[in-house]
Amino acid sequence: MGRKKLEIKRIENKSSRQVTFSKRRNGLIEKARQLSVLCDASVALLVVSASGKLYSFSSGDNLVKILDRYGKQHADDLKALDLQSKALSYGSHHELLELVESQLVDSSVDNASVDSLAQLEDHLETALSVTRARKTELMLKLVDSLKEKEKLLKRENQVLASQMEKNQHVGAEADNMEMSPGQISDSNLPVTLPLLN
Amino acid sequence: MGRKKLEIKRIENKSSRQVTFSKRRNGLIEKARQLSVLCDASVALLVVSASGKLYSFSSGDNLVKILDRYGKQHADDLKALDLQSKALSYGSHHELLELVESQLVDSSVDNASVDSLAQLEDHLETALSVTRARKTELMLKLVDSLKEKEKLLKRENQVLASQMEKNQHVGAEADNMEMSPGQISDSNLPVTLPLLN
DNA sequence: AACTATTTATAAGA
DNA sequence: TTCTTATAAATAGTT
Repeated sequence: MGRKKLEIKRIENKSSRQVTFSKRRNGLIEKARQLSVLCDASVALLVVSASGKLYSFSSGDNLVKILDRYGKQHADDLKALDLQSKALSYGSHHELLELVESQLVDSSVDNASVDSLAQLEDHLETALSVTRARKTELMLKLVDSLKEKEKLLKRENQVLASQMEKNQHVGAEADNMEMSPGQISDSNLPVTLPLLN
Repeated sequence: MGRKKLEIKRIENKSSRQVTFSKRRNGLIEKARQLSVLCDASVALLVVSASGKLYSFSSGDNLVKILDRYGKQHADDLKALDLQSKALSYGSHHELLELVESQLVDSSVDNASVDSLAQLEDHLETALSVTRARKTELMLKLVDSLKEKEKLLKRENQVLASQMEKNQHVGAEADNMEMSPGQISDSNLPVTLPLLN
């Protein structure tokens, strides 16, 4: 949309690249603003020039909130993925770790290119994320099972206590009547109790 | 750039707002792509529609990695926060997160140098590590306390069971002898038991 | 999803 | 940089 049609590839001339950057950056930010206003959308835009200067726009001055949503969606995706491959995930996790390990060996054997190191970095980060997610998942499960145990034990206590009270009222004259704790359990406790051992 | 000049304010008609969103969003993303190619710049763009769908563009990997880290850090923080209600203090960790958040906002408001972005990256990584460590610490504490509870409850159960057995042996003829569960606890159970309620 | 009349963005020049 | 202007591109309303 200028005097000539411009091919979309890196502008080699430094000063015209700088001029174009300045113009298009402003245009892009204005477009981002318009979109957010017209369509009631949240928009976050970050532009870093080749020289390292950062320019940005965010609707409603709440970039942090947009990032929050971004992060949450990402987290949800990971959770969904994790659940979806529940049965397979141990395998794929293991495979991922093996892949990373073999890449690690490779990268220390020969001179690794920047690209292959970047790829390794990605795989390492994936492995790290998956491992962390699994750790958290297992700990949460452990916590849940412990809470469940606690609930069952409390119930068992209540049953025992009320049973004692009842016995006290009845007044068991049978001094000779033997009964093991196991038998007590059999007749008076919830069926869930065996799970506690 | 259409049949009529459009005022930049929220489009009230829902369906034309949706259509405009779709068109302009694509346009914006294409412009972002062009800027990054033409001028060798890093560009990250996040658009969240009013209905919550997320669209994004990013050149290269660096910005996205920063955003990813931010998102993951925040997710971990939320989980840790959830555990906080069951556990203890948070002090300096919270301050670190606030520092990072304010730096993040600053860096998107005005022009940030590469150096200051590198500093922000360091702080983000520190916050991430500290958050993860705290999460794990809190979960392990929670697991320990639950196991402790379990132990105490099992002991209480044993005491109750043996008490019942004893009653059975003694053969309490005193039908009129009243004793509440509370009194039973007072005389027979460990002093730690009140913690269980 | 296409079309097209217009508006808008911007490349080149100053 | 900033302004100007010819022209390319985007897009609002329509079909």
